[in-house]
Amino acid sequence: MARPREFDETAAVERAMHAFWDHGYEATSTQDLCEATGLGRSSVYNTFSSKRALFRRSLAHYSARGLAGRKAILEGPGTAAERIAAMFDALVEEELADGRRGCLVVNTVAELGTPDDDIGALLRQDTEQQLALLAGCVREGVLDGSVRDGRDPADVAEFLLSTISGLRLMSRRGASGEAMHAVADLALAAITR
Amino acid sequence: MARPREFDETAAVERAMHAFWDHGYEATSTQDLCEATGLGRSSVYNTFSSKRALFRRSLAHYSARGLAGRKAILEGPGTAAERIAAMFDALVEEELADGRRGCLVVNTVAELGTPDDDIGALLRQDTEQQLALLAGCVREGVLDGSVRDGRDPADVAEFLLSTISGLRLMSRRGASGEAMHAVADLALAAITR
DNA sequence: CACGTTTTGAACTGATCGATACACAACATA
DNA sequence: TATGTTGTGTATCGATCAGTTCAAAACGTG
Repeated sequence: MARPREFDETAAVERAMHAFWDHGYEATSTQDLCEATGLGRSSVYNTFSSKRALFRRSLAHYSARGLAGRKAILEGPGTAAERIAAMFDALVEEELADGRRGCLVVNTVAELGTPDDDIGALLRQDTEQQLALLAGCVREGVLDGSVRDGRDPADVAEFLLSTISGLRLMSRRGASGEAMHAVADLALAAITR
Repeated sequence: MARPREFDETAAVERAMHAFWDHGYEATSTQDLCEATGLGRSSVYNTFSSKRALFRRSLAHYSARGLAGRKAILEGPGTAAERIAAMFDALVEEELADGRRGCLVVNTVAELGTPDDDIGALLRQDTEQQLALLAGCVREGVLDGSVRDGRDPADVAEFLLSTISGLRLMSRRGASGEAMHAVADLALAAITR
């Protein structure tokens, strides 16, 4: 019983996410967010309360999106090692295609650390979910024989996530696709037999 | 034949560097820099011209400092593998002792990308020097038998630098010392025989 | 001691920051 | 069609941003 929205809220979050992703949290002004989303200031504040709250929504959207994509690969067909290799390939190809933006979570951790608020909680949660996903795949790899045994799967997962972060940073600093593939290949060789 | 400075320029750069290191480029205001250095606005602008120029000085100072420390370890005694292990150990201990600030270069790449100016040039230069240092050590390791042969030393150097960046991010997001040591150990095992 | 040069402190610049106020427009319901 | 509720556009808020101005202070040199 009131005036309806003229815009799609999820689409607005998606556009805001890209603005934050490209320029970082601090360097993205509320004016930038208005232009990116196509909304007026009133609509932005009426819908999302504050810049930080919109960032929180953007981060949550990014996290869910990324986890779903990674889960689709890591729980797909093939041996665990093949799936991990496919994950690395997808990461490199995505970076080369999308303009070397890196990872919003990685960029945010580097810029803000892990603040003691809802943003920090979101960053920690994303990390834990990524680690759980990777550790599960590693355990499957030990069972199917494609991943070397003898290490704690949680440690191997940390190693893989560290490599993923390293690759995102390599991309952001402009490293070549060959160099990134070489790094991924070395990391893969380290955990397979 | 004029009034002398009341402060040490290098010490001011060092304090400014810590301010940028802790809070990032955008989130560090000129007021913050005045308070961190203990200088007035006039002195800051008279000496360093602009916030960005002071950041450039801070980054150059950090880069030189870091490269010298790493060079001391990687060109020290022991086999190449032992020196690389010592480098990882030093990194982890430094992070645990210094409050998980990560690496200023890594943080800057994540926040600003690699801009097409003197800051970007500094970031690229630091990366190239780190890679050259690591690649040299890897080549020595192949000769002394402590590092596995069969890979391009430049690729192995990229892998090591990627791991270093990954560890810096792990630290910044609050990972445990054990997890960081486990990642370093896995990376080391990947390149040694 | 007086002069020339530089540093320093404080006040201040226009611009932009994140956020708000408020009138009006647009709809669902009665 | 009248009413109540919510969305939107414009103007604006005080605060803070990076950076400047300028006069007084502090020295080395003559």
